[in-house]
Amino acid sequence: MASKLPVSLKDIAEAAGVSTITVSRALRGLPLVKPDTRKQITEIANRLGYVPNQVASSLRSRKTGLIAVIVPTVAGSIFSDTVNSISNELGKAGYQIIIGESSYDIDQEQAVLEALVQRRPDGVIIAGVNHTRTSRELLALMNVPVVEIWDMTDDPVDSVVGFSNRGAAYQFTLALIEKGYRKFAIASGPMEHRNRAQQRAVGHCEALAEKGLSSFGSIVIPHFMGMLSSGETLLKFVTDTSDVDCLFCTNELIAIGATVQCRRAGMRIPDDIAIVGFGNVEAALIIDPPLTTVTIHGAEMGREAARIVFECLSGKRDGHVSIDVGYTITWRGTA
Amino acid sequence: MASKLPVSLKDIAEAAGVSTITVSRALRGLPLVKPDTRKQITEIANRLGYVPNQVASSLRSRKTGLIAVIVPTVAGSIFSDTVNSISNELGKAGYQIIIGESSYDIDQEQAVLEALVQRRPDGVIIAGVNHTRTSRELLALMNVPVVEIWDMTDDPVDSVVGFSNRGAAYQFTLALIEKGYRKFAIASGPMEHRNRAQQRAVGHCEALAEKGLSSFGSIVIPHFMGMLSSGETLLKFVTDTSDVDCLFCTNELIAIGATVQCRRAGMRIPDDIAIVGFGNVEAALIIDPPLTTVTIHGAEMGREAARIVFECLSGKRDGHVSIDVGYTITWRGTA
DNA sequence: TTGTAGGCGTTATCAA
DNA sequence: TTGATAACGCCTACAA
Repeated sequence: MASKLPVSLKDIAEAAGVSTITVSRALRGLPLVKPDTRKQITEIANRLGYVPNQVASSLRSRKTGLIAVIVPTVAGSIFSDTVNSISNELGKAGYQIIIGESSYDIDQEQAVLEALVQRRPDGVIIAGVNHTRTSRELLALMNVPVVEIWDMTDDPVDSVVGFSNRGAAYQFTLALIEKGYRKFAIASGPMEHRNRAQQRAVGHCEALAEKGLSSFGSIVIPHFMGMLSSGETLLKFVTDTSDVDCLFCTNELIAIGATVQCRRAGMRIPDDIAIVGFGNVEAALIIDPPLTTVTIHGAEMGREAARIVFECLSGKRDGHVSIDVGYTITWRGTA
Repeated sequence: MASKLPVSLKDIAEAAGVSTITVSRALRGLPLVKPDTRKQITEIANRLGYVPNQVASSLRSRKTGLIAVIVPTVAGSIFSDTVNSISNELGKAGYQIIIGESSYDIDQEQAVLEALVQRRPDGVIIAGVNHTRTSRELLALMNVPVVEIWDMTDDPVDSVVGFSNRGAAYQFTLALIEKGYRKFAIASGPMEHRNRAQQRAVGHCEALAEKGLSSFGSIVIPHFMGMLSSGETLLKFVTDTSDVDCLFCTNELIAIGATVQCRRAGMRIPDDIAIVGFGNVEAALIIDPPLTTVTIHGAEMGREAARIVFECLSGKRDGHVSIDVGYTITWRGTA
């Protein structure tokens, strides 16, 4: 608070000739204040330009009105639906979110979490179910509602709202095989211990194996590479890998990039090569042909997670909720 | 703080046999603590799982480490570069941002500001230069660095980092006329008193007038309409408006939508109609043809604004800075 | 319906 | 180099 707003409850109390607690009650709309008193107090508060100090309030009441939200990245459109719906949903209830970025790394996630915890959020919503031991301990120690999102697990910290990344990739791959594709290559973001990219790759491979197929190739695209440059890389990859008939991308951005670059290189999609994504972002609709993909219900996950946090905080619920929001295979033009 | 983390400075002080203030100093890395003492304290703090309470610290020190950022919307890609670069830049210095959405409305902006001020941010970065009287008063009252971004003004609240929306539209229009276009129609977001859409429209019309041209039509697209649906509306608009050779869009999303839908309807771009945008977002690069537009330096504005806030807070500077980051006309395929 | 007393956990200030 | 004291602004608990 470099911001020294000069008017406090005490000033209003003095001006109104009542005690600070009466002012506090009046301004918070508690029912035990005489209407006249309240009216007078409200007037004085407005006249003096009073702005409540939520920092002091938070310290005393042990309620910050802050919900920590941790996602891999806020750049790009992947998690923005989720974050927006959390923000909108919790905003209605008077909560504010503070965002941390894990940069797809559980140690970074831990560092971000440690920083956010210092602000004593009333709840935590965190993408992913794989965390460091310290992170899990910290989450438990905080004693606030925690909701993990964007994946499922049998061993949640508290509540979880997600979908099976592995299952989605598995079913999607089966559906693609059903459609006639046989020669798959996979393009993925970096895979680490049980992260979502890995789970998707696993599901994809399981489906291939089940149908007696094997992969024609695989390539990893680093995080934070732009759509177009990953597309160039993938164009080269599919050109160099003979005979692929379907490029299975475990994330939407690289699928879009690949589609754009392959088309610009003169390939016919899906005839020369099919390309599929995973996630469904708005940009998938503006390319030609529009992208066949798995729609992930990011906004819904955010909304449900926010609802759970809110209901736990208002005592309507006890945590330990698991919700599988599923996924939807969305056929468009690229496969 | 539903989050009752059980260990406080006092607990550590007792375990270490020193006073709380010594613990405080040790943990903050202040230079007046004996290395031995510090080492012992650090050890105990780790062992007990101490997490500093920034709420208490903020109350006492009058520093929250929070910077309020207010933008029209965080959905969509328009302001995300700006917000990200603010966040990254301030993050380096240990600040955290809290975001508010004005929804393109100065009364809503005021409401959001009033809510954010209660958290006593150490600084404010706010998109736009047109605010309610109350908002301006509040910003002044807070006595923290304030940076307005995304536009220029002669009468900033404190500092301003932006560019001339009017000037950009004016120059861009002149350049388009130079290129041979004569029959312009304009598509814009809602225009209100001196907002950016209006300034852009004004600049566009000034250029037309200067060259003795007049507009062939205009249409307003409401906020928050998706790219594709605004594109449909615009396709109908240009089909119904005879003879237009260039659709001047004052925002990028509607330009992209229009390009996609016109092309899907079989129009040749730019031969049948040229379409230009304003802003330059990543999606402008993946459509065909890629969009000719004005590149706005959103990340740079964010970076500079963050730098100013930081420098003011560290006493290196006094506020009252004006920076014009300019804009760049980016020729691609649609005009 | 209103008030008194005290404390939330930390840090500024002054003293030793 | 360390400590005692008080205060930041508000709200909980209890009392009247």
